[in-house]
Amino acid sequence: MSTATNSRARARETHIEAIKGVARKLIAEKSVAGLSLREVSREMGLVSSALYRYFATRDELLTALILDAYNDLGRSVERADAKVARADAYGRWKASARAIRRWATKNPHEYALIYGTPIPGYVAPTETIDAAARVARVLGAIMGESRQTSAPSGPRRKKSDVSRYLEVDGLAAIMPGVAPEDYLKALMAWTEIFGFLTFELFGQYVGTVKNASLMFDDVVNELAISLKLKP
Amino acid sequence: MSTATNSRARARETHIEAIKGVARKLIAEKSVAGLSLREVSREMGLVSSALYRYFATRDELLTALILDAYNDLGRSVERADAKVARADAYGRWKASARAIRRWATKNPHEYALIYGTPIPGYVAPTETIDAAARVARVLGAIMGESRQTSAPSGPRRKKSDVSRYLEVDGLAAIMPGVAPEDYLKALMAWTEIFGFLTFELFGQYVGTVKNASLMFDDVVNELAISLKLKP
DNA sequence: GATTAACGAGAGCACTGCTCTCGCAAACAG
DNA sequence: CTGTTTGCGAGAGCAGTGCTCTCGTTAATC
Repeated sequence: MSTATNSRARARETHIEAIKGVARKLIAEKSVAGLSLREVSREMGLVSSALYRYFATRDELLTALILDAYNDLGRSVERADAKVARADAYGRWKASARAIRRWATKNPHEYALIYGTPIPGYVAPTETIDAAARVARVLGAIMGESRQTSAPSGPRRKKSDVSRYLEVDGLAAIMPGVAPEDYLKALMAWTEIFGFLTFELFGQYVGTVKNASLMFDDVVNELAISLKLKP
Repeated sequence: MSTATNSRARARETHIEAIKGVARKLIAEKSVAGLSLREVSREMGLVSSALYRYFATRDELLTALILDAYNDLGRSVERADAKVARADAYGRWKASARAIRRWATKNPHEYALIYGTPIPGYVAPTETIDAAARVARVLGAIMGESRQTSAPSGPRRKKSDVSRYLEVDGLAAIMPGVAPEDYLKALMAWTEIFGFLTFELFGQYVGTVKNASLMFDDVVNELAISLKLKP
């Protein structure tokens, strides 16, 4: 009984995956603006209305692609991090950051999909937020598990209370083991990495940076120092 | 003779300005994807084909809007910087950074236009690059003119040669007075500011940051320390 | 074997960017 | 003042879009 049902459901799943695959191909070729449901249907030998059995709207297709992109990126980073000895915080940091950049440069259009201008109805369903947190969680874990012998960082200037502007509960879940007074630097590092990639991929570095790959390594290194991840 | 010609040219200029104004309004209401030449023409009591006398294509209109946005932002930052005593590098830094954020939060759609996903034919004509450099020039001037008593920063670890990956000539023009070994930190600060705004405006901070304005001030402060701009 | 549900096809609606032709009127040259 | 050029708006039209609705067909369920 369930086998029959499964054959149906599985066929549907296959079709959905095929549609997303064609959509990804078209986006890679003609950017997100060039994605048209009619062209997807044409490419699949279907009539356009048939696609609406699977995606009620164009934005729904895009949302599915966004979710996939987040998870694909997250998976890549998790794997890169897993390959390095757990105690080697600096190595994990470098590997993860590089994995992010590698994914981004290999999939620039998917990167734009998730880190570029949001689509009009920019409702971020919790599903999306979770997927987006995957990368952040990896970076958070690295920082949290690094037994930073950081004595209370000496006579630093008065730390402003980050709970004024941060969701400390949410952050504690993403990067357990990190002291709240380090949240700001952590978020800044996260922002720097993706700000870099956004600038690189969106052409903002034209005229100032001639080898983004080399620069990225130095940036990642500086961030590691700032985060006290360097051995 | 020229007066007559000017009346023509001036009328044309006025029309172009009116078109851009309506386009800006529509973008603010329905985001860039919702901008349609036909709606602009409708709003102006014209027929759609008439608009093509002024902008040969939709992208051309968008390019004009992008240029305006860059210059508007640049002007805002230049003014904010000019209001602070030249010798007060830290004050100038804070004022300029805040001006950037104020402009961005007041004009989120224009911000997305210039710092979001590039439009398909993402040819960045030199005109655009120049306008884009206006903001960078202000920040560069602040750093360059700050007589940082920075002794060779002591026994720092070996500086990698930034000329491997940076366009040192272009950078020297943007931030004269800044030592090449400080270029990296300068670019990182620039990236951090816009990465922050991109994350804030594009919803990436949802769930982690609850008051971006407060956080921004702290970020700007940290950057000032890193850039040795703090008195 | 009868019923229900999923599906693809096809026509159609309202909309888009863009092209082309046609008259009108302002600017110019003699 | 006359004739010509040039810029302009109107209108029709083309190809394309997202999306809706109806209608047979086919596959799963009872």
